[in-house]
Amino acid sequence: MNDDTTTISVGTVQDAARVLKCIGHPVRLRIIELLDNGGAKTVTEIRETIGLEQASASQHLNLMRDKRILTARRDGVHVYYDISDDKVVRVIDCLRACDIDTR
Amino acid sequence: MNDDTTTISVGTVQDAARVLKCIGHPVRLRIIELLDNGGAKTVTEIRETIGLEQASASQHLNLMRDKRILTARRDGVHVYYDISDDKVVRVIDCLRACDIDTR
DNA sequence: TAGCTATATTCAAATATATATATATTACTG
DNA sequence: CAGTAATATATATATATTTGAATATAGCTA
Repeated sequence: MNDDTTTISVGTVQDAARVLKCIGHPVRLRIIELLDNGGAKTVTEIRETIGLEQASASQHLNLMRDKRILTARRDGVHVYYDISDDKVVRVIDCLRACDIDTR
Repeated sequence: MNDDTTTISVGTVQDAARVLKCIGHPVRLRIIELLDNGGAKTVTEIRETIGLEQASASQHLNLMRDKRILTARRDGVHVYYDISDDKVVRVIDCLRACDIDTR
C-alpha cells in the first residue's frame, strides 16, 4: 500500500490503458521488442521473424502506428516500421526491471 | 534501439502480455490504483468508489485474481480484495515515471 | 508503356475474447 | 427456515483477432 494518495485522473487512466492494452498482446509485444533490439525493419522482415500472416502483420503494425507507437517510412517497395515513442521502450524496460519477464 | 540483443522468450512474452493486457484497462487500472492507495477493500467499496455495476466489478476482480494480481479474502459476507503482486504496483510506478500518465 | 513480380494494405467472413445483463449462490440475521 | 445483502456465475451481446482473397503500389524489363 502506497502512502502517496495522489490519484491518476480518469483521462490519463484512459491514455495509460490505451498504451498498455496496445502492447498487451503477445504479437505486438514481440514486434516492439524486435524493433527495439534491431532497429527499423520491413513488414516482411518482421513477419518472417515472428511468423505471421502478411495481413495479420500489417494490421498489428497499423494498429500501433495509429496509436503513435510506431512510425512507418516507405522506401521503394518496402515499408520500414520503427519505434516512434520512446515511452513504450521505457515501459518495457520497466517491465524487465520489475521482473515481469525474466529471460 | 537497444544495444542489448537479448530477447524475451515466446513464453515470457505471453506472460508479460497477459499482465499488460490485464492492467491495460481503465477500470482495472483504477482498481489497482485504489487498492494501492487505500489497501484492501470489499467489492462494494470498490464498485461504489469507481462507479461500476456489481457484476462488472466482480468480473474485473475475478480476472485480476486469476492472473494473481489480486488476492481475495472472505470475511463473512464480504470479500476483501487486495494487491497480491507488488510487481504490478512497481509497473504502475514505472508508468508514472515514464510519463505515461502525468497527473 | 504494358506486363510481370514482389511488397504491403484493405476487406470481409470466421473465430475468439470481453463486457453487459440476467440469474444464482453464499452467508448472515431474525 | 425465510428474508436480505453481498458476491459470483451463466448467458447474451459487443468487440477484437485471424485468415484468405482481392486490391494497391513500386520497380523491373521487354
